[in-house]
Amino acid sequence: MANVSYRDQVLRLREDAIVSAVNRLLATKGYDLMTVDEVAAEAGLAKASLYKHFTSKEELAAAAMVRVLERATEQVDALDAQPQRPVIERLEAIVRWTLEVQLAGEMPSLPSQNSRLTDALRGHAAYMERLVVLSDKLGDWISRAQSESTLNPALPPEMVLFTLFARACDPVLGLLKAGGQHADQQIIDWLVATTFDGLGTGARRAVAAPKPAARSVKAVRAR
Amino acid sequence: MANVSYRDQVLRLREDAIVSAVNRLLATKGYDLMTVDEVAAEAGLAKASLYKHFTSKEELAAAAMVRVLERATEQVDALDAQPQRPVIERLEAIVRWTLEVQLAGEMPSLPSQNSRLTDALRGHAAYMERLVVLSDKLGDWISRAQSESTLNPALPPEMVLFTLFARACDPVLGLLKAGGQHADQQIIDWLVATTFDGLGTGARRAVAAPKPAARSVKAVRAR
DNA sequence: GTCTATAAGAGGATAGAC
DNA sequence: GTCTATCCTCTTATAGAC
Repeated sequence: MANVSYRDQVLRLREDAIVSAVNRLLATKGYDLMTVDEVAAEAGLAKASLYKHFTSKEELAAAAMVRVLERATEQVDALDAQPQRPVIERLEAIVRWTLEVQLAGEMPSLPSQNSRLTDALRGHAAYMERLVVLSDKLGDWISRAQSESTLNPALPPEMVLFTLFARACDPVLGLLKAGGQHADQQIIDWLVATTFDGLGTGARRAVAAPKPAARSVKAVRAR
Repeated sequence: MANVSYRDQVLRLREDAIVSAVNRLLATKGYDLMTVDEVAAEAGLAKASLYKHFTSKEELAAAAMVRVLERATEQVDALDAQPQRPVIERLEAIVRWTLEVQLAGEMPSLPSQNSRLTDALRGHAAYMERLVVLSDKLGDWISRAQSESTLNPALPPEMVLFTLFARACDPVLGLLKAGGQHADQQIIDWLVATTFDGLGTGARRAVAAPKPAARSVKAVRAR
């Protein structure tokens, strides 16, 4: 039995190295420019061996996304262990975490346009399950923040959710970092601030404010 | 002479059809998934003929970006013809315009990751010139809005500029539209509102507010 | 300048030995 | 499960006739 466990452990390590390589390549080059040859080279094994672990390039991408979704969920759970902390601060902390991951070059981002990949992911059970779990947890925070009006209650909750996901790969961070004029932490502070407060100063407030949008964020499943 | 002018006109029409095809394909599939074969098919000419007009796939992308930059600049100039209108409203109107273009499936977006393409564009004189012209005009609005505090003066102006560019291809619009739950105009209103006012309600205000950042937006040239 | 045909090469995936 | 070698399709770009 110890033998089996050992083999399993080696297997885990191998696959973890592969997923790490995919993660880094997705973060830097993106899905379309990432080649399976590169993944194999970086993970230190032959391409044919890699295909014994993951049956396609899409599977590789899905594995990397599953891992980052799990890590995000861990972060959410850790923040939920501090129930005295205001919900809006937890949302802020999650955005901050995603930006730090992105700044470290470890946020895998998928092209929202590649329909082949999108379809594959929609049919990927493990990926979809993690996505729903995380979305539900964040959706809970969002509706609580909206009911106490620390988040704008006029926005549909799924829009807030989409925006949080989108900011995790916002190109603004990369552009500011490439400018080389500002400290990393300063950049993150600004991005968090604009996510929740916008570019303006509040002088504009009282724009369109339609019905309170009571629907749950679980509508994501329908997509 | 009339003959030459006619030939020129035919040429212009041909190339305009090509650029329109590129524009639409960049908006839907993105650069990496767009193939030159598709462009040729959609524009209604043979691929080899297309290469007589544009010498590479990168040139095609640059041409589409040049056109959208010129159109954006036209919008800015049109808004500048109404000097009584507050600067912040003009910025809002430009964001609204970019979202409408995106909603119509006509906003060409380039992957911010493809370094080959990025390098080609940086070395593309016509593209860079248009980018600088538009950036300067927007930069003017931005600093004016900041000095009258309708835009947050604590943000570096180039961050505001980057954010405007980024929102023009924000995936949130596509996600909301795919949901099918909201009217197009409603979606745009929400996106404009969150761009300038954020997701929050202002209860968070008074975050980090460092030095006023007096540098001009012209620093973009340095990239 | 337009076409058909093709070169040249990248990249996803597999065969088959060990 | 790991490797080397190979298949095969797709894609950018060009040759060369008209």
